[in-house]
Amino acid sequence: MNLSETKRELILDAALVLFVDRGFDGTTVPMISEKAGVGAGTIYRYFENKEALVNTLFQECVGELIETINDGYPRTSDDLREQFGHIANQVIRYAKKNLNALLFLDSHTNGHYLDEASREAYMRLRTFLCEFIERGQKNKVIRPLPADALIALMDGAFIALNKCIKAGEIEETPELLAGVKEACWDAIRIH
Amino acid sequence: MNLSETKRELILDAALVLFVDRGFDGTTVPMISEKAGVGAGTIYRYFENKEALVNTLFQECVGELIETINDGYPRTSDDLREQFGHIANQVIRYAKKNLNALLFLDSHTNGHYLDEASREAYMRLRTFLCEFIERGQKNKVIRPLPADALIALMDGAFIALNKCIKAGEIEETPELLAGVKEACWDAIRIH
Amino acid sequence: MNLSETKRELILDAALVLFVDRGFDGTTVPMISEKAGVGAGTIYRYFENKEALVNTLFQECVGELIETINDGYPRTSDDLREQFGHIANQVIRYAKKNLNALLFLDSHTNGHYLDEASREAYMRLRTFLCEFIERGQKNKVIRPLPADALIALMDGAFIALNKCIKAGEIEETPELLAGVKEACWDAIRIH
Amino acid sequence: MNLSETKRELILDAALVLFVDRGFDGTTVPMISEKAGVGAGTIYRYFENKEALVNTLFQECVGELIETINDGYPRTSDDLREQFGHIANQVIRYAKKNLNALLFLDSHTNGHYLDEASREAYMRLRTFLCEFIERGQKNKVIRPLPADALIALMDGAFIALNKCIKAGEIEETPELLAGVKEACWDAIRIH
DNA sequence: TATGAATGAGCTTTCATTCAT
DNA sequence: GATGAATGAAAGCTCATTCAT
Repeated sequence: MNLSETKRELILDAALVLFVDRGFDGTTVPMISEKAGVGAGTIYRYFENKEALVNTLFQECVGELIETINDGYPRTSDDLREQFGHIANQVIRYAKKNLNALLFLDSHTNGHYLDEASREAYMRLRTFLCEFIERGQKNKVIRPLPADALIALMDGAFIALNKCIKAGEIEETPELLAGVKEACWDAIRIH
Repeated sequence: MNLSETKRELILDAALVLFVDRGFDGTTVPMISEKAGVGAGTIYRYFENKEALVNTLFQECVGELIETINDGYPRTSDDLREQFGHIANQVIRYAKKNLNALLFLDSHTNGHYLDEASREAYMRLRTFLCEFIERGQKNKVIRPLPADALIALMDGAFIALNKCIKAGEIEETPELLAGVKEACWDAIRIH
Repeated sequence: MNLSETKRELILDAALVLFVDRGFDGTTVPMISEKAGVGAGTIYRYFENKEALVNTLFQECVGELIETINDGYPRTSDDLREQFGHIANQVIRYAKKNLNALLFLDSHTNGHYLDEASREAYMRLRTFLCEFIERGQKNKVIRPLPADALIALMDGAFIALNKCIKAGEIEETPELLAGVKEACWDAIRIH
Repeated sequence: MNLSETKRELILDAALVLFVDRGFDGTTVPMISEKAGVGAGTIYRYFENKEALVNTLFQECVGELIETINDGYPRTSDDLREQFGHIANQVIRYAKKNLNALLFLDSHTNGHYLDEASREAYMRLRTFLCEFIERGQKNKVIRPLPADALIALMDGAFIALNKCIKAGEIEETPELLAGVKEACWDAIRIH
């Protein structure tokens, strides 16, 4: 890893935290440069402008999340419960590694500054999850509700859980994670 | 109907839509004044500044939601299922009347521009829901998970559902609403 | 005196006080209307705009001061000491009646908002005083210094004296006034 | 010479001239930036806001005037005439170097925008002059009039004299300066 | 006649972006 | 490559002025 790769990372990391805390429009370039410990002008050596920065960040976060979920995904299995478990485990793993990335994705999916590539990247993630939902619905395992609603339901639970963990309000234990996973599964499956 | 009351409403309505679409920092005062069909200066006759506007909006939305939920709430009942049903029905009713208000609340609860009064108003809503959750947990009816996570789970489902309805992707039917309600209940209750 | 004459006076009186305290540019029309106890729009029934108001005020103040000084002025006398005494007495009388008017004149003579008529009115006052000075210089009674400097010298003394009296720092007594008059006279005369 | 020091000076110099000509409230930031030959935003790199600019300017001008007067002041002398002569000479020297600074101080001492530090700085100057006056009054050399009035008297003379010189109406000669000094002295001393 | 709600031009200020160093 | 001083477009906001009542 060379030095400027490091600088690029510093900028992305600083931006991520600030975007989560204050949103894209509430974050100024000087804020990012200060938190990153680089000059304001340096940001423009790595990103064309502020919008390019947020889009790069978004696409990298989505890409990494998709990769994480895909990693070891039991594609051939027809046990939806098992597939669900894998997805949940990997999302938890992703959050553990970079919680802010998950929060960033959650809160920036509708940003007016997202470009086509970002929207497409996000679509790939969404499509993946929708396909899972629809397969389950075809198999009469998952409720016949809008996929968006079911995804949001799971999403909301994981995000909130992780916020609690981040805020130190609750302790992360295997039982807790298992409980949330079960709650989500109970929410979307047919009883 | 008082005319200036109307103008105040025009501003609040325009701001609500824009805040939902673009966030507080991404919305400019000229945008609001144009959408409201009033002069930019007029906004400052009704609100001290942009922050006061967003806080007024937030507090009014929270207040109305709390009022809606409280309206006819079966307080004395010890049937948690019935109480849950009431809350869900009233949130759905609120969303039907003013979906943007619900989306606005959902996306602005952590804004760096919210003042003490707004945070307190939101706390009242949250406390109400937490008490419901905790009562259920004491009675071994609701899962022993962090209340925040369970609330977010329900929240996420309703918000996403309503977004789908708004976008015209799905049709709002009694069956659909019943399904989401059941999904939420299944997510939080002990099986 | 009819009612609207009264309103016009209320506006001029309020403006006078505010212009003295905060200057022309530091005084807003709403400030004037509030202090005058009239609606903001009413001001525009009596004065074309804010500049017309300050110019009217200026011209009326200058006019009244000139009138006061001229009243009983020993024009034919060749006793400069007596003429000086008369001028000083009348300025004191004017200040006693309307101190703010004197302070207003003193602090607004170079305003960028003064129109031709105001400048001319002020010129008449200045010319009058200059002629007095020059007559005294011709008679070798008054020092051969620039008239402006001598006038400013007297001016400064009277203004400051009156500010002290206004602020309640000192008491206005015949001895005090006599003292200031004498000091001024000693400043400008040849010893 | 430090370049940014230069830019700061450019801004202060431009502001000084405009404040003298049009007052604080009559001077806009774009006016200052244009006269200074810098961008409007640049002003805010050196001064927190317009008020901070005028206060910095005020305090620097007062400080320099106090320093000038103190420079070589015959503190131990009990010859009041000599001390007066020194003060007068130094004020003349100060005015010669930067007439606008003197005019600025004269016209901005009561500004509603002055902060505590500015008022204190001005108080130091005023206290110094008052002490001189009071010493003279104790020694029965200076008239028993309010110090403010006597100071204003001298002030007015010097300011007006310098305005005349600036306007080119009169020529600055040793005789002229000596005359004004003598006039002032005659005004405040007991005969 | 008197009003004050409404306006928009223009103010103060911020901040994404550039560029000389 | 890296910087941060400098910029000016555009933000938030004020206020002289108008006009329907």
